[in-house]
Amino acid sequence: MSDTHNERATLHDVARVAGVSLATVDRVLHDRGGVRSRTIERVQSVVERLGYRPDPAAARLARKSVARLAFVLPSGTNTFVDMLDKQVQAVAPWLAEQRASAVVQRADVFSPEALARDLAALRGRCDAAVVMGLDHPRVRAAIDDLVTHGVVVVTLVSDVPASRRSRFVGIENVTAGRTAATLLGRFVGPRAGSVGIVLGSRALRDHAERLFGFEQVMGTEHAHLKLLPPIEGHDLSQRTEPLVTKLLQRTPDLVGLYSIGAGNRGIQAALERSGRAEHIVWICHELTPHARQALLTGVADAVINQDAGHEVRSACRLALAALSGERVLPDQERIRIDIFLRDNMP
Amino acid sequence: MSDTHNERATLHDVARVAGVSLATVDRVLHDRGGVRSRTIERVQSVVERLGYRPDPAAARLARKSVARLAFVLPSGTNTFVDMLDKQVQAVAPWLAEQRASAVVQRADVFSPEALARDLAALRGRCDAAVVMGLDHPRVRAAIDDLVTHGVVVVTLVSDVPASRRSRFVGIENVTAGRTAATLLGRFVGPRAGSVGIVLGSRALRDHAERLFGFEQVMGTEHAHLKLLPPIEGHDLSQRTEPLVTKLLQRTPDLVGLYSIGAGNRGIQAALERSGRAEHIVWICHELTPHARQALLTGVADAVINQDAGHEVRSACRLALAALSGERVLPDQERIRIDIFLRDNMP
DNA sequence: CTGAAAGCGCTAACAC
DNA sequence: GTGTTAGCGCTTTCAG
Repeated sequence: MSDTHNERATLHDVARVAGVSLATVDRVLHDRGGVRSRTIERVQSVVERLGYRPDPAAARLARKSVARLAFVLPSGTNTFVDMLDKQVQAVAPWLAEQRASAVVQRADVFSPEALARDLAALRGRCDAAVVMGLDHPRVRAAIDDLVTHGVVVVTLVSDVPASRRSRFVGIENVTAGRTAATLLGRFVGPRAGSVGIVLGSRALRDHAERLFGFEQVMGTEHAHLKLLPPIEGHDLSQRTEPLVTKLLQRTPDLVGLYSIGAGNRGIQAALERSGRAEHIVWICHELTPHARQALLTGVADAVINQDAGHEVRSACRLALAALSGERVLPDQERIRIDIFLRDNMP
Repeated sequence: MSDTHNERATLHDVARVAGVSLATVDRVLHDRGGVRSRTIERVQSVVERLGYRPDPAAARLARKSVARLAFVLPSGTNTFVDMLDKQVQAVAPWLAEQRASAVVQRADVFSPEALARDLAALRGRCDAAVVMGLDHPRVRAAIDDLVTHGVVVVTLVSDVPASRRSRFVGIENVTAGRTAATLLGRFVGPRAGSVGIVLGSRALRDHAERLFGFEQVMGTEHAHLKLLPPIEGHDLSQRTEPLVTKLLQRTPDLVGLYSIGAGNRGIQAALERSGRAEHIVWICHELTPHARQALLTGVADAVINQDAGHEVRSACRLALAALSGERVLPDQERIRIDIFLRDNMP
């Protein structure tokens, strides 16, 4: 007989082989402390040798407490954020089965101070925090502080890579920007002209990264198109609409428009009112009901999307896995850069 | 107090309220028979009233037997099929945790008789079958026969809609064809010319559906392009390569090529040898390593994909859910029509 | 510091 | 036909 058994090793096996009790193995596994370091080593070596993996079903069943997840999402009127919010409500029954619960909190994401304060307030009130926020030293510090106090932090949509968050759930935004550029360039075709860019704020990491990827590909692959300086619309339709209207007026040769962030209703209105929507390739992000409409009417030519449902489920799975040491299937957690045309909308 | 409790109802609760034992409730829930019909009704009404849902974790833990899944995939040298095969191996550890196991069987999918025979042989040898096969009366009958004998059947990639299969896991292929047409039409742009089509066989439902969707959009939206009669390459590179080479020779104005099925290595080779790859927009399906390469070198312009990993996991989840009555999240099981350009490959 | 024992909610054998 | 009971593999008191 070899050391690799056909049957999975159980806690009992580990305890027996290590010559200790179930409770001690459990203490070591969840480092709850109160175990001699020699014992710890012995148990760990047995765990290793037996290739022990806890059975998640059994763990869930036995667990008394529920894991508390807190989602921190931007306040305001962003439709995509509302979709995320709804998806959190939608996973509630599933979470309950996993002995977990989730609440959503809205925070002023454009203000590092406010966000940092809200994050600090989470300490002790949740076991894991899923945060969509801006990449700023204050925010990074707040995240690190949470992690120090044992809270699992997962960043969502927009990463804070320098922080000690355990995971990021979202798309690769540089790649998304490159994808937008390729689509826009190919859709415009051989025509010459200018291309406009609208973003929420350069302080948002996802926006900055998309811009970077977009400019990269436009510069090298579609150099005959002239990139106009980006416009900042703060993700608000009331601000993007007049800005884009002015852009249209002063740029008669506009052939393409890339909208990096939110505020797409304003852009759509401006494009439609100008009567030039047909001749301008417009690419935006996130398949909200409005974007869907714009795609159907032909005002938008492509929408690059990240699946809100997938992101929320993934964030939950990763947070719970980090809390309980469960296995994750990395493949399943990769968020895709979805491209939607009029034809392949779900 | 109302009937809706905060706490989930358990089997115990149902048994107590219905005034029967655990075993009886279990019998009713899994209709194992041997229960008076009056008792059955009473139990069922209590289940309803209490909103009882079995706890999947507890069920999995208690279950002695393992559910046996059998995947039936096409034999031959199709790379995408190999990817599915690998994904089945990859979920094995997860399946083991769910008290389930999976085996892969290869069958001659182009022969209804052979496929039907292989399906019949599955009876009694598995609890659920995941089948990728062609839509043919013989195959349909074989599936129905399995279902009659208590086997859960899930179709994969190519559906057999008239059968009694419990679910289909795959993309909407008409929509996929439409998507291909939109991409091809927009990438070709204002140029005039002919568009070629290569498929495996019209007898494969997914191929027929893609063709339908493609022709639909090409005819209405890109009518200036001339659609050539489709070529059948039986999903084999040895056959597609000479066919496409001939197509290229006799069609000097070829501006686009849509390859609906497999055999893409042959098409790629033909395109490259012709020296006209740059001027022909080529769109194909499934992001295999070769397709990826073709996209990188620019020979392919877009790849429409269905995620093999997602499909396999989804098929497993649906089969297990059908066997155990667990809840499914429909959202999570929707297979997306992925569009890959050079820039957004995973 | 360590161990024993009581469940979690279900399945499945076995009794009546 | 129906009930009783012993686990599944873990977590979590509560005793030492």
